[in-house]
Amino acid sequence: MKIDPDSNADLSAQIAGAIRDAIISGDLRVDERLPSESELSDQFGVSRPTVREALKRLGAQSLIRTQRGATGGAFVNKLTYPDAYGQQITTSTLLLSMNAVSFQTACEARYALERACAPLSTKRRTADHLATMRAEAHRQAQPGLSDESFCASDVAFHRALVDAADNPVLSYQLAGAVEAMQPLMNMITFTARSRERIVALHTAIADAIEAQDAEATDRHLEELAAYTNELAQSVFDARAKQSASKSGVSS
Amino acid sequence: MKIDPDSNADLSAQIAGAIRDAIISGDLRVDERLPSESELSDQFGVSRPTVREALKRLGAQSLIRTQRGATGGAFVNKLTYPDAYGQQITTSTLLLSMNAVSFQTACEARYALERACAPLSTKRRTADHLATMRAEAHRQAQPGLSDESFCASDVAFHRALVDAADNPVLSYQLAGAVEAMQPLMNMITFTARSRERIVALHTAIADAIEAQDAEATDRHLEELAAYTNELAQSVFDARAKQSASKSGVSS
DNA sequence: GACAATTAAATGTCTGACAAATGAAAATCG
DNA sequence: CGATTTTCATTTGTCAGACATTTAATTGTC
Repeated sequence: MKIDPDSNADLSAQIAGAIRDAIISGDLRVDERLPSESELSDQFGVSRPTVREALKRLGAQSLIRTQRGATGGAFVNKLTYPDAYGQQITTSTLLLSMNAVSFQTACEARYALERACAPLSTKRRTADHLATMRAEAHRQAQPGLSDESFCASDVAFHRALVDAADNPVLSYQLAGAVEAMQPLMNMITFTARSRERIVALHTAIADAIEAQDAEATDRHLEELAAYTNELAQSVFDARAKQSASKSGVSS
Repeated sequence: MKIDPDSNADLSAQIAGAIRDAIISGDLRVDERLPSESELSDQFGVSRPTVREALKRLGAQSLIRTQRGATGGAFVNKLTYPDAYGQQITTSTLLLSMNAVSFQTACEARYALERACAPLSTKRRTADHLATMRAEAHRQAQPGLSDESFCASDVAFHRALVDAADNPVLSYQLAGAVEAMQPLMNMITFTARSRERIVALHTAIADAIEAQDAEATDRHLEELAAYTNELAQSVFDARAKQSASKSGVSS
């Protein structure tokens, strides 16, 4: 681990990079304790605050965890699925909100990914996953349900569908699609959508998965994607109309 | 933005969380300048080193960038696709290496995702993407190619396939699958694989995509997945045999 | 008006210190 | 001797103040 004081990068960034590389390469193993902050500052030839800044960077990426006390210190953290989900969702949310992604592009990506899951889900779905999907579809049919709750239930339905594939790596990869894109899409379409239509499609999907009919599952997911795009289009059309009439009045 | 000094969490973590929330919620917009470190330390009632640790956490997630000098400071960073790719790849690599994911699980996830892309790629592929795939397949057929270069070319081939879908969100989502899983899988299978067989499959895939034959593309990708699994199985069998014969000698 | 020197503001880094947590060792008591 | 309590050393968390470095705006000069 060598540090170049003349480099353009911050010392703390260089130190964080060196430790990160050691973790990724396996030189530092899970649950292994790093040297104390004082020792690290000696090793790298920098002050303790600088080392601390480097450690905070790594902590923010869930690469290490710290513990106070006599036997405390910084330990290489095992990156758990929930940790990875969280990062995935945060990154996806920010990426979409900061990059002016068209609705169509996001929707296409989201359903392409979910349809990749579906064949596995139809094959492996358990009673548990089916029960969750049924329960959420049922909840969505309740008349008094708030828009927020409907959206949350929508997410839960799709998460159950994805988890039914019984592949944690796939569930992780789809976390961004389901938990970041779906809410964003809901925010756009919720004014125009017909809950009955969505519940009917969700029920049809659950039926197809229960019957282990991959072809029908795919068809209904495609319908749901098409309906979502249709909704977005009508919302955008309505907005365009409104702004046109506004400018007409003002002129 | 309020901070609770009695909370269990570090002050720097609380401050980082408060600023992160402000960014995600849109209270702080892209390229907006945060108050200076001194002002932040006054606002939150903590010292400057503590504020700095919080800012380093955010910097590690590419949420802010800092600039020195008179008009410098911390700015809300626009999360670019390359940034997001990088995080995705790092997280995926660590998740796989730390969680004892079976080869089968990883391979299944990876090909499910790529096959989700393929129909879009067959529809939208440009001459550019086709040329890249052809060039990489050609490179892979060179006799003197090192294993590292073959692996890198393999990744480049699949990245071109994914990018041909012309959906940046999908490309981002698949970055982990292509750039993290593919190299890991290569590390396991490279001793046993037949380069000819892989080049033939890559060529068949490129042909199918050029012909815009989605069905054939999917079939060849499935073959590639099956062959990869087969290779891994043979490697694992050989390892098991070797360790069995070893223990037989020693007994 | 163009160019050079100065200045102010901000981050980057260091030193030294104290507080708080925590496990281990030592001391004490039954 | 065994169990409990106390002490203590170690480590992270936080603070204060200072100086170095970078950078752009300002000022001064020709």
